[in-house]
Amino acid sequence: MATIFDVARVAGVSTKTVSRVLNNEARVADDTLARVRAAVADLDYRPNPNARSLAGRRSYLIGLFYDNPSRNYMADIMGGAIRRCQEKGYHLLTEPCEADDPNLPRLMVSVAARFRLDGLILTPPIVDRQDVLDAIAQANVPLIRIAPRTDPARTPHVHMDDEAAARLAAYHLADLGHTRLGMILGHPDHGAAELRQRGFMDAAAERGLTLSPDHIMPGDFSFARGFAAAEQLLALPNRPTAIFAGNDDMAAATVAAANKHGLQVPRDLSVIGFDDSPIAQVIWPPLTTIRQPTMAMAAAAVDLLIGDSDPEPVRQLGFELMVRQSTGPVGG
Amino acid sequence: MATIFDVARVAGVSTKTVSRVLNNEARVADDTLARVRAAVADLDYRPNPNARSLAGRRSYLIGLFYDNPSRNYMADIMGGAIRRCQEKGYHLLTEPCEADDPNLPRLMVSVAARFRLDGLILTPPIVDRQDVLDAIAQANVPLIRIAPRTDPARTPHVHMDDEAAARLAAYHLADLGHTRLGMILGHPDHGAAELRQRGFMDAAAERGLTLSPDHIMPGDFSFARGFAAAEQLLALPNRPTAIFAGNDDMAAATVAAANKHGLQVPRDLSVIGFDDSPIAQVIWPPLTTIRQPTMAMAAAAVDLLIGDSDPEPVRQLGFELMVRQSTGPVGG
DNA sequence: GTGAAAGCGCTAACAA
DNA sequence: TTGTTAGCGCTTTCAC
Repeated sequence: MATIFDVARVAGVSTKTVSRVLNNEARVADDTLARVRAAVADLDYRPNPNARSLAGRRSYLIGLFYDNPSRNYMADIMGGAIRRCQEKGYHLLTEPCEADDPNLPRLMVSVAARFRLDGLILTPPIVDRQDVLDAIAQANVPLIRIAPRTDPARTPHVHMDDEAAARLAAYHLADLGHTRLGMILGHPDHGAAELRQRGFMDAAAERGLTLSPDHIMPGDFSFARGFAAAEQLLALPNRPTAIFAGNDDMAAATVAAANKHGLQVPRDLSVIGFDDSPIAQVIWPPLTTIRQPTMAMAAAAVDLLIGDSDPEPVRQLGFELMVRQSTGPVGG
Repeated sequence: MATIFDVARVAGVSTKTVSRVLNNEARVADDTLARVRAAVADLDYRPNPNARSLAGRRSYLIGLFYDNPSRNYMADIMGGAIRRCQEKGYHLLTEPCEADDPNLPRLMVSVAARFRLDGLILTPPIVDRQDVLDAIAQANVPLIRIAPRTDPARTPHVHMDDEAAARLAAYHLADLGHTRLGMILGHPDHGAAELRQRGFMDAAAERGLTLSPDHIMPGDFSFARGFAAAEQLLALPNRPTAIFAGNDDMAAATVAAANKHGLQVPRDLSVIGFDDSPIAQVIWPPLTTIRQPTMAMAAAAVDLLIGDSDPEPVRQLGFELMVRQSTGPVGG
């Protein structure tokens, strides 16, 4: 393995100059630059990341702390972050943790200090823990939050407009002629759940549609709760002709419940989900749903941390209505 | 942040002695050991991993190279590996890559050398690339393969007995009284696909059941192919009363196809899958399937790499038949 | 059983 | 614009 000394020797310069080139510092003569670059290519030299972070103040390492709420969500987050890191010459350190561990602030600061992490990315739900935020701020570690629900101004963050997305769901259903709308809510502890409810109901009201209280069922984002809620909804004498579920798992559960009760989707019931998780396309009929840009959010978080992009401290990403076959005109 | 010097000073020993304690080397006097341990605890000292791997020959870092074939599978692999690493004081470096990148051998060796990785874990399909294996062997980097299908004796590895698992599926169906069995095969490039087919057919034959050729459909592990295959199977005049799909995605597709054609599962058709992926439990009825211990396999791979366990170079993990509601006695 | 000193490969501060 | 000299915090010789 070639070292920086080898490169310096071949290029006929000092190691510091090589270092300058490596780190894109200004003030390097063009021909020096070229010679160093050539030597690097020649020797297939790659800096040793350990030496780099030991000597310097950066590590090219980003820490992702999470308390795995949903498998698919985390897979998307990690996938998006890892790929972007790779593109930028960074690496991702993934640290599972316990959302209610009282020791979490100390743990995170300690890991950040020892590895000289260039920054931290947090996802829900720990993204909203005040003691964690305090500790990170005090330790002066750069932090990007993904989808924070409290105190958003406190740190740079990445999010999407859940409320506007839910509005879109309501418009879609209204456009199809549905008037008896039902909804299965998300987990009450999850800020997005409330936003989705508000957006959906407001937009429905705009179109002159009000949801009767017994058409609004509590839920918790799980298939099981969604299934039970859907069964109740479908047993109602004036059952809704269209149901908006707070996420795809519950939407899938609604489709399953409809099947079980001999109702055909979308002829007898339209169902719309939220997330565009993999399940949306591995059931029949495939779900109409809102595509949440989870991978893109993680990638944007990396960008913000690296500071390689525009310096906006807040990034709002777009969503998309994926119209598939679980929704259709009222009455088939 | 405390350094090794601080610990040495507090314990009244040299840094080398602290280092000995940290690395569990033999020949440290009991009271010295105790004093050092006390100092470490006192100062809440944690060795700097960068300094450690720069100076020493280990990094406490394990590399996982993968070409994300299936989201759920990789999430399980990563989850299992990360958790076990964390327990053992290691960290996991996750490196997505391209399975057909001709440069892969060089890339992997380079990353391993620069990070001084303590070892590599490979998953299908790159686990079977000969040039990759050659390069890793030549670079003398410890390697554990997960579910290799070619040349298993070549390296230590972790796997499960796909064939025996598939036999179990056949016995289950036979025990329920089914005689007209169908099967949807996995991807032909995937070694496990063949093993599952062989196990299923052999076990069926044992019970005096032979699958008619038109009841064996090719597939590729995808929902879409599975759906098409199931539709063909169900359109047959003497359609099977039970179908074994090569994985859960295709089993879910089979249930969906049955629904679409007005057949009720399991009354009119029993379906059994393979993997016990999350989808198995978010459809209706939930799938009877073989639980594949993916997380445990990844954890075992870490164990083998760290050498912290029994020194067997091959580890075979158990599977489990998860009987749920997609299978039932023939004729309902 | 323990310690002194010399690096690991790089960047930081300061000089030139 | 470039080079010199110290470290970063640890493990490794090789003595004792």
